[in-house]
Order: sequence, then structure tokens, then C-alpha cells
Amino acid sequence: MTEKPQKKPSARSWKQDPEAVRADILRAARAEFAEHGLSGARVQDIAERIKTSKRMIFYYFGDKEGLYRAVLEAEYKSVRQAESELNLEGLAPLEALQKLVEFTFDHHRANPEFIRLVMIENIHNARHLKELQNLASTSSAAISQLERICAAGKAAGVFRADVSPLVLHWQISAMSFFNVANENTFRTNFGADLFAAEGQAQLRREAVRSILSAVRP
Amino acid sequence: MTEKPQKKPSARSWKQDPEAVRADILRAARAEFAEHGLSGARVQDIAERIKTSKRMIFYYFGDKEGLYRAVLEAEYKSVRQAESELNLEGLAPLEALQKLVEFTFDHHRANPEFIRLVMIENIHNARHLKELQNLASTSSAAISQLERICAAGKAAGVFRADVSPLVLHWQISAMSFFNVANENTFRTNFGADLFAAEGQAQLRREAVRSILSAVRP
DNA sequence: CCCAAAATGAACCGCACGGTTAATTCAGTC
DNA sequence: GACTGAATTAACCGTGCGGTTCATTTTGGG
Repeated sequence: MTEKPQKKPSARSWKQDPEAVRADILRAARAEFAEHGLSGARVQDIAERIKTSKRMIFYYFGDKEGLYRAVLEAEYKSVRQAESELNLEGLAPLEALQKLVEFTFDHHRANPEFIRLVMIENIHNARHLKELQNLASTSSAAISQLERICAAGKAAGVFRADVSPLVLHWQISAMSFFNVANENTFRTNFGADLFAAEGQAQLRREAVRSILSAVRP
Repeated sequence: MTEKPQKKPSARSWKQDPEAVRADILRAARAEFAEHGLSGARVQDIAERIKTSKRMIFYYFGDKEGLYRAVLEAEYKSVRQAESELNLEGLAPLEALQKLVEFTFDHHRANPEFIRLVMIENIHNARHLKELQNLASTSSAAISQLERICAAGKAAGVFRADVSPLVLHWQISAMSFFNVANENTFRTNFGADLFAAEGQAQLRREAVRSILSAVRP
């Protein structure tokens, strides 16, 4: 379950690889927190997911909330990293916007654990997220992408003059997030069709359509 | 905190009003579950919110999950009731659709406890919602409203021929739900502007715009 | 080889929390 | 006004869980 890349290949090294243990704990904790929430997660169960003891978790992360905070921070960093790697250079504004919507839609779908952590964090009124000041600086790359796209779109006359990048981000996030976050209640209430392959393709197309048609002058 | 309407005004009646107690417990439990989630909620705290004992809760609802289920069911019923009271008779399709979006947006904003219960239920993969077969029959009134609007809109030639009421409901719900559910993380990441009065008005307008412009032929 | 510091293991602790037992009070009935 | 069943209270219980103690092993430096 846990290969250790150990930077210094100290030959017969057998145990004692703090960084790998830390990383293992983080992964296991992410899964456990995403599955059961903060109060629902059991420290014991996190330890049992990997080959370590409860003791180690408190040793490295202090307490349960400290571990939760570490998971949250790592996850946000990783997601923002992925966001920043989307390259929209050289695309016309409408094309760029379409690609951004499709990317966001797909990226949310591909990262349900992150979605669940954000849901959980909202249940807690973002109390823990607020304490992560390291994150404050790196405000999402998606916003700056949208700002560039909007500026270009307005300059080219293909966007309304009063489109707001922030509102656009809100709309794109809303559909992409809801699609994953509320899948279970939605399918229970209205059937599973929208969550099969064709249904998802349709929702993706319609999300693109509603965003693109809303920015037109 | 808890006036009792007692059907039979038996003069000096002092206590012993089961229905009122049940209703009190339900209200207190809704608040507690909405605030802390299923595992985070404390039965003791629910009892302390009103003037009753932990024992009463188990007496009336069996166990913690039974109480949670009762809260969920009552809340869904109440929300569907409110939905069904929206009257769109005599409006042109586009106007009707606009009213429906505005109503949904406002209704979500006005019922944060319901939103939080749905979030919590999604964390639990809708496990408890699925067990509420009483609800299965009464599938949302919003869908049938949308079906009527879409039929009229297509007949009048103001809607695309392939708009799907279900997809439309998905989009409207997504924005309305996200707006409340993710307020805390969104404002932490991107500032509070969108959640002040003017910001909310703007989001409401833009939600309407994106839906209306997406159904046009 | 020795020693201090870091890392780990095993067993333990206090208590909060869901749930129960058993006794008491109330409302209506004859 | 004694009887009955429903409603209510107070006290209790078992244990799961977050967190700790203490001892032991491993690592790296002189």
C-alpha cells in the first residue's frame, strides 16, 4: 500500500521514513474525512487504513483537527495546482470560455473527495479553511483566467460589456459542484438518468450552452 | 420557546401534550442536525434546546437515526408544499420560467436549514432519504411546472425544441443551491461581495439570464 | 562505540455519548 | 377515588473514542 521513495537510498534502510509516513497518513485521512466528515471520522480507522498506529497520527499532527486542517490544505493546493496547468493560450474568447467550463466540469467530476471535503467544510461554516492563511495568497487561478478571457471577449465585441468574471466563476462552479455534490439526493428524487454517461454528456453540453449564451452581447 | 395550542383547552392543563412535545423535538432536532450534522449532533443538546429530556426523544423516535429520518421527511414535505403553492397560471412561457427561477433562488436563500440537511444527506450518499418511501410518490412539483412551461414554450416557438425540463431543473437547482450551500467557502476564497445585498441581486439576475438565454431557439 | 534526539509501539485513561431501567406522575374511565 | 395505560423523570450503564504515558528502538553525530 505504501512504497517509499526515500531520497537517500540508504541501502538496507528498513523503517523510519517520517515523510512517507506523514504522506500516508494524509492520504488515509483524506479518504476517511471525505467519507465520514470531521466528527464522523475515526482516528483509529485512519490508522488502520495504512500500516501505522493512532499514536503516530497524534505525533505528527497534534490532534484530529490538526490532521483535518492538513488534509484540507494539501487538497486545496493540489487542486489549484491542477487548475493552473490549464492552458488556454491562443484560443478565441468563446472557445477559451468553453474549454474552461468543460475543464471545470470534468475536474470536479474526477475529484469527488475534494468536493466532499468542501461540502464538509461548508457544513462547518468554513471555520477551518479560514485558519489556513497559507492559502489566502494563492487565490484560484480560474479567476485570473476568466479575467483575461473576459477582457479579450469584450475587446473583440463578442462578450457583453458588463460580464463579471467573478459571477461567471460562480455560475461555472455552481453547476460543476452541484453535479457531483448533490448527485445522490438528486438521483434519489429524480432518477439516475442524468448521471449515466449520456446524461452527463448532456449536462456538460448544457452547462457550456448556458454560460456561453449568457455572455453574448 | 414552546407555546402549546392544546386542542382541548382543558383549563388548568399543566403538561402532557404529546403532539406538541413531538413537534418541539422535531424543530430542535432540525436545528441541531442542520448545525452539526448527523454524527456531530448531540441528543443531549437537542433535549436541552427545549424543555424536555433525552429520554423523551428515544421514547418518541426510537433512536438518533429515527429522529434524523423524521426531521428529513418533515422538511422535505414542507419544502414541496411551498413549491406547489407557486402559481404561474396565465404567464407567457419566458415570464413563467423567469418567475420560477426567481422563486427557487429566493426559496433556497430563505431556507438554509433545509439546504444544510440536504448537504448532510449527500455526505451520507442519501442513505436515509432512500429509506423514506413515503416521499417517493410526491416527486417535486417544480418538475411538473417546468414540463408545462416547456411544452407551452415549444408550442409558441420561443423555446428550443430540445430543451429538457429535467436538465433545466438541474441548472436552476445548481445555482440556487450552490449559492447558499457554498457561501462560506466561496466567500472565504473570493471575498464577501457576492453575498451582500447587491451581490445577491446580481447573481439572481444572472441566474435568470443564463437560464432564459439557454432555452431560446 | 556512545549518546542525545527523533520515531515508534503497547497499554492505558477519562469521559462523553447513545441508549436503558425502573420508578413516578398524569389523564381519562367506571 | 381506585385502576390503567400513556407520558415523564432521574439515575444509571457500557463502551467507543480522542488523547496520553512510558518505555523501547532507530538514527545520526562526535
